[in-house]
Amino acid sequence: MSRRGYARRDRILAVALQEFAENGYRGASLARIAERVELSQAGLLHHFKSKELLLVAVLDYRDEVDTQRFDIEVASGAEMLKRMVEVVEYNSRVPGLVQLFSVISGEAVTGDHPGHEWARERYRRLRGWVGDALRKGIAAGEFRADIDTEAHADRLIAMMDGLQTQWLIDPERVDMAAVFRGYVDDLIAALRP
Amino acid sequence: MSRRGYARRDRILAVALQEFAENGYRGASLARIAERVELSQAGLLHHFKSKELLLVAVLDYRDEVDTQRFDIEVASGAEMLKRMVEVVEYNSRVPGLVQLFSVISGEAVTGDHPGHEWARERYRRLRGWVGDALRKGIAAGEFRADIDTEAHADRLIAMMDGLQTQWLIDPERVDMAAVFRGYVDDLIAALRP
DNA sequence: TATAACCAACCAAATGATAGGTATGTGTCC
DNA sequence: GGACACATACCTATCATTTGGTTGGTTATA
Repeated sequence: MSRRGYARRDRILAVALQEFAENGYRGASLARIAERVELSQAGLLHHFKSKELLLVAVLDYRDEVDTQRFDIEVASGAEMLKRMVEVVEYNSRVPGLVQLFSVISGEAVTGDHPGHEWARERYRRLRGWVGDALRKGIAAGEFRADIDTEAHADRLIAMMDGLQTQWLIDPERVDMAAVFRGYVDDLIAALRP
Repeated sequence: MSRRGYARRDRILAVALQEFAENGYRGASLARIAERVELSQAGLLHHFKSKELLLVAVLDYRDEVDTQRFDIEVASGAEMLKRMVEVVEYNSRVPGLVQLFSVISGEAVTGDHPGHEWARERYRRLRGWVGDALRKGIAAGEFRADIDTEAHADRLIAMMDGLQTQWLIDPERVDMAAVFRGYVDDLIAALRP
């Protein structure tokens, strides 16, 4: 792949991200993406062989960036929780990105959706990370030993996602970051030994 | 409208519900719905003038049924919370219905989606109900008076929605009902005066 | 007699994808 | 450096299919 090719791919990914976020997988159109990249639709398909592959490429790309930003290797359980709050606060400043995951996750509950498997693996990974951090917190004596770490991991992720949906649909009425922060604060207090 | 007409409309609503749940608004096709109702596509559009109107009709219809089942007029705050747990338990037995709301809510974060306004109003209504019940609980002395009822309402709804998404995407790994029950149990304990 | 309940035929627009072409580099051997 | 080979990066044109929606009619029902 040439230097120019890489640049194009990046540009395509950026535009496709917006398009998928705004219209979902089904609602997005290759022609419109191509137009915004100043490329013919066939030219676009030269870089990504199909719409499905393009979506997966976008998701993987975003996942990678976010994973780096999230910086999974945290020292302790409480630190992870605070990191999650920071993520939500950051997200409340970039609606576009949040929308991508919300829209695709919503669509992907359908079995035959190209993002289905991706979403499943992503949730498993997230639950793993959060659960591990909580267990680390127990080991460090930060948290009580009798808590259900897996259930708490499920809840933290569900809370993030659920608040995102409400916030995207009605931004003026829902202060996603503040409400999530409240949840985490209460949780930290409740988990203290 | 004739007797036969009413029956048809009901049948259309039922089939359209499944189709929208399985494919979302954008993914659903009037032709396929019509086929399953054993009707021509033009015949279908005789009953509902457009796809958009059909979606709204389905949503309103389901909303009405669910609202009756949910039985909003509860006596107290704790009772409402327990009622919510029952709803989640019921939902975990009817994936199709849950999927409708998840898929449409996901799609509806997009501003121009025909379900956008519907989703916004629905969330406002839900938040109102749950918030009212919590305030009723305070008035009755069930709950502490210093709690943030609106934030708790947001969280309860977010938790329901978020768990639903995870459960729909990975049913074997997520016990939606149990995890939600755990949340509510902890909450009731935390809210006690 | 009027209205509701259909249907066949049709429409323009958009969809993702393919075929087959032409430039434009890019690397390799002399 | 120059010549050749080859892959990359596109393009136009075309494809079959599907989309939601309309028109104009016929049949049944109230």
